[in-house]
Amino acid sequence: MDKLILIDGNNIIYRAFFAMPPLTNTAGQQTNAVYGFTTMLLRLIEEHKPTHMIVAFDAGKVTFRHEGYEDYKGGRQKTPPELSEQFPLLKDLLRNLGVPQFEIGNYEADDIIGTISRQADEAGRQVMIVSGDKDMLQLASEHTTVALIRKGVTEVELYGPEQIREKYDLTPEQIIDLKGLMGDASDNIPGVPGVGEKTALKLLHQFGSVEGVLAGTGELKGKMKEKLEAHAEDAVMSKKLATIYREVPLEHSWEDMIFNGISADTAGPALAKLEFKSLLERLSLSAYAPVADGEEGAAEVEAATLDISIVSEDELEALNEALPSISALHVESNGDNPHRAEVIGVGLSTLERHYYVPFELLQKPAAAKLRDWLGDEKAPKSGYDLHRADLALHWQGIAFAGAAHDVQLAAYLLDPTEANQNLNDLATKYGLPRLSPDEDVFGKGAKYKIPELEILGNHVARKSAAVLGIAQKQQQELIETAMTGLFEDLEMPLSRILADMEKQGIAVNEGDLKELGKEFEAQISKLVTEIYEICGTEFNLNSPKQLGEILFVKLGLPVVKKTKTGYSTDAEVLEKLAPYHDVVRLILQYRTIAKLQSTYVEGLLKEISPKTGKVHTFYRQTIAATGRLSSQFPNLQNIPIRLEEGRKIRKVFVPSEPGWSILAADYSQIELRVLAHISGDERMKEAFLHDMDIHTKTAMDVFGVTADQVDSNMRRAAKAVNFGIVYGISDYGLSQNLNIPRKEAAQFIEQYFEVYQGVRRYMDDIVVDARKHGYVTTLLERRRYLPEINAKNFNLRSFAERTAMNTPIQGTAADIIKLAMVHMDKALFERGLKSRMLLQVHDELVFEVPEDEMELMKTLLPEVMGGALQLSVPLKAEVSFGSNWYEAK
DNA sequence: GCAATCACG
DNA sequence: ACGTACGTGATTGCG
Repeated sequence: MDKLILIDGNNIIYRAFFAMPPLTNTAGQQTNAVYGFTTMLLRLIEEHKPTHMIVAFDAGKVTFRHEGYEDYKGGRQKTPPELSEQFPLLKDLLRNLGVPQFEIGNYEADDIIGTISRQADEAGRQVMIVSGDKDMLQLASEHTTVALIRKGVTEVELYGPEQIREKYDLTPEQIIDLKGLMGDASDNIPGVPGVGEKTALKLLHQFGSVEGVLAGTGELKGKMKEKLEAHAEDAVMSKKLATIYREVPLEHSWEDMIFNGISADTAGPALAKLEFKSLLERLSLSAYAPVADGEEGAAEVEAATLDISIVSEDELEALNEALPSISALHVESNGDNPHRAEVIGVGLSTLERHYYVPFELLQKPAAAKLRDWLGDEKAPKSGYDLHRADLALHWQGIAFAGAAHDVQLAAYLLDPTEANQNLNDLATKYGLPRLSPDEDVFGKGAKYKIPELEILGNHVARKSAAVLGIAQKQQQELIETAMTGLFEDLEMPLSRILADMEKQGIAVNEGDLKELGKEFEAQISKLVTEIYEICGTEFNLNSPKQLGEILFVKLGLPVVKKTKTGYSTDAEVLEKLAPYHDVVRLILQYRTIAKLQSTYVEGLLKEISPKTGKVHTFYRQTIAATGRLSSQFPNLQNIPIRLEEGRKIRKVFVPSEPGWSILAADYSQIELRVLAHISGDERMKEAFLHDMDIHTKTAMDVFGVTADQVDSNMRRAAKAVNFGIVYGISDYGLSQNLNIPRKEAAQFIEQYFEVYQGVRRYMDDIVVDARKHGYVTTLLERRRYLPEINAKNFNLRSFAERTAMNTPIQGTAADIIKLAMVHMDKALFERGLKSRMLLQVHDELVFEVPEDEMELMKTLLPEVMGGALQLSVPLKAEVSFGSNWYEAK
């Protein structure tokens, strides 16, 4: 008996591409989609032994369907180049496997399949159609079975008219009506808005077809009736779009579809060329295998056998049983701001099996055990960016605890300059099976789109699988680099504390902030009017280009500095120009107020959560190369303080409960104290042991005067030198900062080093050290690599040298405040205090404190901060408090 | 998406 | 002779 298999080529290769990790052959050509397609094909041949077979492909870009509806398939992402490149490989391989391929101008693969299946039907031949597209179900008939692929590409579900009736209680023809009503986002078929599968099925069971439904709207009521009547045309058009065309002018005959089995002498070399060793073995063609290269083959096998299940509600019980052995997870969420993220789903991995749980399922009552496990701190979990996962889940009402190993955080410690490697980067780095890039699966930017469940689930489950392997390798590396303690006892505990602080948020008085905005607005409009009047023209004050034109061309002011693109108009330049023209002062004022308005009033207002009335920043623990935190959405580490106008912004940061106060404590001169400790400079240590004003002391030592002889200018200069020292000093930098000649700056530095010889020795030694090892470390063994320390290019090398001097100082200070945060969190917990840590600003911690804890906190906080780490000089933290952040100064 | 500017430590 | 201070993030304009 003849048996024909019709394969939807485009659909299958597309799914294979996303279901498979991105295998490449030794030539660097990606082959994963071809591999996936071929495994499926071989399985079909083995199981169904077809006598005839074709693979149908879409031809060209425009199909006749576009003529009726130009948005058809408009929502679809562009095919990634890694996939398009594999089409020729597949076509070539199919030829060598002896599988006929059809491609007909202006028709899609499903039209070809529809036409052949109609002809075969009429001739009474047995047909099987293979696709991942449910639309194909409309072609099922007495002789025609539709095999829908699921779970990657190797498993299929067979549908005849009987099975369709069981599942949907519809005939194959009614599948078209179903899609006409519900639409299909991936093909941009609109359907009727608000009608999904359930509603569509109900309507069809009642009325039989789209036409029947539209004629029968009289029997319906409410919203449903309105929607159907309003979108009647859409429904009719959608049905038309969903109908597979079965009258393609085919010139092929039955004989053109004959499949005679795979012939070794063409298939062998073709498979060998693609380096599909496991497939050669399967076909007993190993003789054709290329010279062995163990790794590639191993990766291929591993990738092919990854055991992934996309969990449905009735499979939750099995998952619950596996929970104790699950050690890795990946929470897939969207967007940059985790406080606003939507959770898409969760991948879960044991060593052997991998699961994907869609978020909708996770929310159902049936998933209670899984949610308990997620929130169980005794269930240790590895993951990527667990801090983000924690927040995203939190705002959906799901608790997260038990973070044991965050691979993103570990990767940051292992190399903080290798900015935020994603899971695919890390998998590649450790020689693990690679993942599809997120961009390929989701699209990027405005094109972000969640793919269908099969693709999504495979991708996310592969991520949790990758976490397992990565965590293992990292643990070894952390031991080798002596950072296990830093990781387990500092950074991992801190990530949970940060999440707590962010969830808590800080209250902002919205009314006061808006008031402040009005004041700024009035000042701005006054300044703008004056500036335009003086300049005699209106222009965009915010455009440095237009401003430069006015200042340097129209008003003829001297050009002080240039940027890459034109005149520089920054504050430093404007200060120098101020004596020449009155308008410059006004422009400086405008800049100040406009900055406050746009960034701090408007910017902050946008970030107030409607849910909590607070702002919830997001601290990033894996950004700064020195070990510092950074803060985003909004950045609460750069709220103005230096100028009084801006400092007022701090008044709107208030306690979130009545009767509470803001308590803040900041380290006094932490970086110079750290420098005194690590350099061991006796004179500098002396200054801190006696708790002297370090800048005055420096002025005394450098200028050789007594304390009462130090004037404000001398202190200012000394302060600048101290800053310069911390930054990795250069005479040029200091000369710029103090606005003095370079020679003079060089003299200052020389005098400084004469007195602080221990500091000079440290600066020299640390650079030598960096050259020798290629990295520098902090007191807690945090590491930063400086590959450019040996560069021939003077600039690059100098930069690396300054970094070598600065990073141990800035980084140790970061270590210390992080330690203080962990200790403080513990102290609050153990004493059962209600006070809450809210913010960290590099050397400052901000709390909100109830009245009855104030006295205690005022001593506890500086004690804990001062005692965070034992140095050869005391660490000092100064507290202050008030009814808002401004008052706590 | 980058450059310029400016807020913080 | 070389040409810059160390570490961040947000806003705006512009090609």
